[in-house]
Amino acid sequence: MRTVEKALKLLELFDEAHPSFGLSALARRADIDKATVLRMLQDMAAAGLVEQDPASRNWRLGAGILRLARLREAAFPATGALNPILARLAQETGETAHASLRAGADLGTVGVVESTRSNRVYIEPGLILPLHATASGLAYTAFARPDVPAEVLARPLAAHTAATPTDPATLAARLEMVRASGYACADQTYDADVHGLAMPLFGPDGFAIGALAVATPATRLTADLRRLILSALADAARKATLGMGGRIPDHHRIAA
Amino acid sequence: MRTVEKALKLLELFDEAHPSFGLSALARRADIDKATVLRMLQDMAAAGLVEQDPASRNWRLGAGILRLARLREAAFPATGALNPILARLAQETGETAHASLRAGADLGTVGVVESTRSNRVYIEPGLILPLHATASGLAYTAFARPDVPAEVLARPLAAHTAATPTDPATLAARLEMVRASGYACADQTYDADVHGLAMPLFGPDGFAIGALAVATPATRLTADLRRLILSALADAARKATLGMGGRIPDHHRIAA
DNA sequence: AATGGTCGGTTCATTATTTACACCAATGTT
DNA sequence: AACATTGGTGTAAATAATGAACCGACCATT
Repeated sequence: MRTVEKALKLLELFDEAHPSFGLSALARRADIDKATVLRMLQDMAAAGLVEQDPASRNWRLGAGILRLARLREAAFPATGALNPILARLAQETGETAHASLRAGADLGTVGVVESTRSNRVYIEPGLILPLHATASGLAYTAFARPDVPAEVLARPLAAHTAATPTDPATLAARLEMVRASGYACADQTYDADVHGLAMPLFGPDGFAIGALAVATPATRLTADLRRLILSALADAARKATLGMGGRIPDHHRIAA
Repeated sequence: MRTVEKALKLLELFDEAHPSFGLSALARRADIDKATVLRMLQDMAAAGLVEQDPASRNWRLGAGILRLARLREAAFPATGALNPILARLAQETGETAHASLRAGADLGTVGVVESTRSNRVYIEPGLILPLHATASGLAYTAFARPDVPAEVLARPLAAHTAATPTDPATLAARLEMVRASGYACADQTYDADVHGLAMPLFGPDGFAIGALAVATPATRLTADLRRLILSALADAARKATLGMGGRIPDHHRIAA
């Protein structure tokens, strides 16, 4: 595998539960020799992507990322416009709302506003959403450039729960349903007990660049709540697309 | 040079004036063969650090950065606490306030609140501040772990203006002054016409991890304004350090 | 204290990856 | 229509990545 790719894959090992690693632990987890991992970390540290806590000698994500994020936002504002929309969406539906954008092979979560109810879906910051196993992933894939669904259907489709579509034909059929209805739903295909409803976010060229979604505890989703969510989601997705400078394709219709 | 390091150096070529590049342009600017640059970009795109605009085929910073930034903030909150402090600092002084954290070899700007006056200092998002040529850099370096000033003094010191200290002995003397006074000032050492006043931000171990600064047009800085800024800065820097979970060393005193 | 385990980090010969040159088709420009 | 530049590809040559062994430091047990 390409060295740069391998090095950057190390970044994916960091999540909320594992915000920092010792050298050996990281090497073990990545299944790469620790001498190699050390050199990669040092190179990434030189760019500010990671940094080493001087006391514990542990490695964590670096401040250079914040700098890059500011630059990206300045050039291509997204999260700034997204947050108030998410807040309103969460408030209107009473459920957890989140937004994600295509980043690398999958969708990366760029914004979350949680439901205020005590039984609510928690989405950890920066969670990676697989394209085939989440409502957001389906909504994005269905309306992305045509090469995206083609590539996704050719992937090995990992089963995250018993309901995850792992057969390309099944997945293709679901994508077709999403295209017909204008929204995606995923009933416990990624997390057990979580039901997701999602709609695509469009870029300037009229193809999807991400998705807006509402996640509910699976047992709570009544037909009424579903209607409420879909209506709020349609409005929010439209605003979000326009707020980011995207264009909704002329033929795009939502048939709830 | 290490491949990973070289690839990540490409990221530093992006700034507000150049938010996206064509392949050839980027290769030219980085002075690397374009075949090599292409592979690097593809690897970084797989991690979401960059992405290619499908229409123009230009490359820009990717959405994966936003995801990583969220993770970093969740694990190590910094900018969240910084922004209100910067806003107040800018309001109290009437000048542009900015915060930066060590990222790679230098300081990366992680927050800016501009002055509201018509003649004001503009700091572009994500600007990189050289350690030897800015008030923030001096404030950070003077109070960082001892190996930092040692390394900085051994660097080649680029002259950004006529006033930039390029001689290690001069720089060492200035650092000593900063240590004695508790703050750093830099009169047009980076940008002509800009005067910076800065104080260190401390990490949990009592060593500096970044800096808080106020930048004024050089002609406007009267003795009175200087006093006002230093007093507001001292308060803001203390709050910012504590807000980020840092510890101010017991012996730290500000002698304005 | 002595033991054994793990840690972060270094070294160096072997190997596999990266590199740069030439080349291609497509798209503007003059 | 000729020309230059673009993004991208394939190749042999050269360079940089690799991983096993090793080091001293640290930490529990024994």
